[in-house]
Amino acid sequence: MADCPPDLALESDDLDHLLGYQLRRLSVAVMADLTSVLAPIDLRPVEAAMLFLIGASSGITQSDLGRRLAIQRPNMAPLVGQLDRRGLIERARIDGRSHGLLLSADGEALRRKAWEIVLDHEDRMFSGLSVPQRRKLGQQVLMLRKTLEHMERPT
Amino acid sequence: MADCPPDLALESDDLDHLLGYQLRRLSVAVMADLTSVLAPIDLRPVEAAMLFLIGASSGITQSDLGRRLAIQRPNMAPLVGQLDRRGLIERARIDGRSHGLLLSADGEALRRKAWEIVLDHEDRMFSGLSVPQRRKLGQQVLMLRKTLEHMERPT
DNA sequence: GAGTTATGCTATATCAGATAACGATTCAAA
DNA sequence: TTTGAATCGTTATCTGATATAGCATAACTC
Repeated sequence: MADCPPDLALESDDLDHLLGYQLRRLSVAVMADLTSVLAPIDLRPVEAAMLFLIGASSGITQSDLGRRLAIQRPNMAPLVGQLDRRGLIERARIDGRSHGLLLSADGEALRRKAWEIVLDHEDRMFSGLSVPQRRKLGQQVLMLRKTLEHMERPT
Repeated sequence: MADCPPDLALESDDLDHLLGYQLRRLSVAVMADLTSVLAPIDLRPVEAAMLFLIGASSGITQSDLGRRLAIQRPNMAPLVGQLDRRGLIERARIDGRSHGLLLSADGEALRRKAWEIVLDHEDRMFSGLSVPQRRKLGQQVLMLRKTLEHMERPT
């Protein structure tokens, strides 16, 4: 790694020192927990994220929502359709081709429940860190992600 | 992404404050990059990880390898089979039911190439952080992951 | 020796994500 | 104002990672 002797690069192949790998394993574990704590209110993490964003940006377009969540249009259709069928959101016509998404009363109620659950979940997940440590970690991760996502593919 | 409207790129919402979500997005971006830089030597991240571990633990059992990588037995079969068919590894009979995995000469050579690529990749991915910051981040992530994985299923 | 457990494996299911293409609509430039 | 490009929502389909069930063999435990 960064701190190992440069000429001995080939012996230190311990996955524990590969930050990218550890990051992935951690995120998988966190997602698994989130999935299970959201299951009781019958929401998957994606759906919860959608409720959060729609709640924060009422009237957001389906495509914009997809862009924010890095979900492609074709994959959005069934997701939005599902929330709609459950009566959690409503679609308000904007123009001939798009409509804005709004939370219904039920949707808003569920959004709040989900938000509580997620906050509690986060608290458990990162209880190994102090609050300042969490904030710093969050900043670093956000910064790294934005840098990376901006470097690569122009969607 | 790079060329999307700035208001969309710079806006921040609650999702930005959810560490778990950010972690996942970052890990997705990192994996995408890793996948693309490993493609030229015709390796997927999993396969590279397998070469690394086999290289570091010659003779490791297929099941043990799976456990280290959190890959289940049924999913290991095609993975190992593929590496074997490419002549990158050899299977040495241990007892009637299991055999140890070893790198062939080709496998060892490819392992080294892959390792160089991965080191370079990591360096690019986390160039936004100083070396001490990376080390600290690595420690925290490793600690969080081990705690989490130990809480849930005791494999 | 009998019962339990482990290994490697096949076949199959599930689920996220990606791609291609279409009709309808809007926008923009000639 | 017309026409070509771009956008929206959508269907259908493909991929690839991961999960489940079950099997034959072999190894441990008592």
